Amino acid sequence: MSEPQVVTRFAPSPTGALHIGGARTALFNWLYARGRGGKFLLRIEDTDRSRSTDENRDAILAGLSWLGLDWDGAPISQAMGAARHAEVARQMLAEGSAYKCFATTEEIEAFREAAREAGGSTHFRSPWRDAAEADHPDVPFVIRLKAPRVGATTLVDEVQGAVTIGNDQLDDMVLLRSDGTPVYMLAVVVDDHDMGVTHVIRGDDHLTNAFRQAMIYRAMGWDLPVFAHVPLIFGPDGKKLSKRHGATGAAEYQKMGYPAAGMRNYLTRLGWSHGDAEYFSDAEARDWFDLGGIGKSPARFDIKKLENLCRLHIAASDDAALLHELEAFLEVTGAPALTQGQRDGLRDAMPHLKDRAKIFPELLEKAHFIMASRPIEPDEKAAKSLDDVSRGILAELTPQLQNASWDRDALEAVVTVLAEAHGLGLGKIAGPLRAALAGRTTSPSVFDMMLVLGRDETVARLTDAAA
RNA sequence: GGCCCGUUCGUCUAUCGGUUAGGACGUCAGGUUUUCAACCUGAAAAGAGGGGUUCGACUCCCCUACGGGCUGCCA
Repeated sequence: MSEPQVVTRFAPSPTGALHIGGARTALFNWLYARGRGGKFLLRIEDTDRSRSTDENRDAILAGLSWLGLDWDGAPISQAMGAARHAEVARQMLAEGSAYKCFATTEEIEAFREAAREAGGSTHFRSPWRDAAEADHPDVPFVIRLKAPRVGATTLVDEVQGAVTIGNDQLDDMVLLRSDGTPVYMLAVVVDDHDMGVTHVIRGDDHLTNAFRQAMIYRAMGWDLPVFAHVPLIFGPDGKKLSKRHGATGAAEYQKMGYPAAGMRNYLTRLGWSHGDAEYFSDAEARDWFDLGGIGKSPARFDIKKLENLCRLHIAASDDAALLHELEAFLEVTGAPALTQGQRDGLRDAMPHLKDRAKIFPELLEKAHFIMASRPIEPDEKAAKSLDDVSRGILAELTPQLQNASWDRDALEAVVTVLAEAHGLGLGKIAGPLRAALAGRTTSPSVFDMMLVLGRDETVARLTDAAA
């Protein structure tokens, strides 16, 4: 008998873009399921019609796709399940675990007001909890859960451990509104159950909600899923991550040019650990990820560490895959598409470009010698190394390169010999060479550029610069 | 207010009663170098505070402080 299949889910509400915290929650669920041959489902919690938009929904899906988090099946719309949610509420009503409450919002407000002043619990105690059906008035009503009022409830959370609260902390929450629509707390439970979700991994802002939800599971006789409430991500100042910390949306990082693999690695490691492992592959992450490795305290978002991981991942990426991701980056930023010549050049130069960039714009900066075409316009800094003396040396070097064998050793020999003849270090000649070839002070090694550019283009650029 | 959760270098973290409290990012100092980098070597840097329990606590318990969450006919 094998273990039952693991089913996790990510359930964002489409009231905004995919937040970095949400992205990590999705990642944890994805990692957990994928590492165990399970399923990772997506459910859009769009029951708040006034704040939910299709644009947000699409943006969230796009963000997940960017991060490489693929989900099984079609995304489920929570709003579409309203009838089923109501059905469950009615079943609870029939079975006596819920009741009709005819209290008006004014009455409830007044109750809370009084409770606050008295310093007691503000949980509404409905007078209708045990009312006989014969006494029910013919007015709109909500369906409330009949919560236990004595005793205590303990929930075992995979991250937080065993958590116990007194049942007097639980109130007779509304299940179905007076207009017949289900409330979030009901919808989540019904959907998770119907979708066969075995592990609920989500933000710890839902920890106390889990107790409310557990009441519904129990009333329906359903098995509780495994809960894992993950601490939220904070900004560098230790406050909840928000707009004033800068970018908070996953898509914003994509637009800034962070590679998805680096982001995945960073987000996985943020709040979760596997011994001293810091830098790891997706396969390792899937193998290692477990609920026990999740930390109990909120982690702060550290852009420097993200960048470091991104640099390592770019350097380790397969050239073709990297070029592919670079093109996708160009597309989301609205940059013009690559010409065939540029694509070929980038492909050839990729080994020399990728080991020095944290984000794509940096890689592109180093790739300027490919992106630009003759005549190469040196920028201000590069122009400084193209003085008359330098031009003279370049003019002298050009015919020698023209006749050199076109491999790294030969090229290096030619330049070194010339440098020595002028009593200069290689560095003194590399400056002007770089300026002539790339028009920038930042680029790959001059020899690597020559090899990628080829003899004709190299000679042409040097001739341009020497003129 | 009530209830719940959390607190190890600046940051992410290891440690699951006995360690000179380890690693990584960042920082600083040297080295190397055809630019920017990268790379190499080294350094500074931590158990919130107070009580217990124990031969021995970062680790277990209690209190305090601080941070966070929940307390809706929002999700």
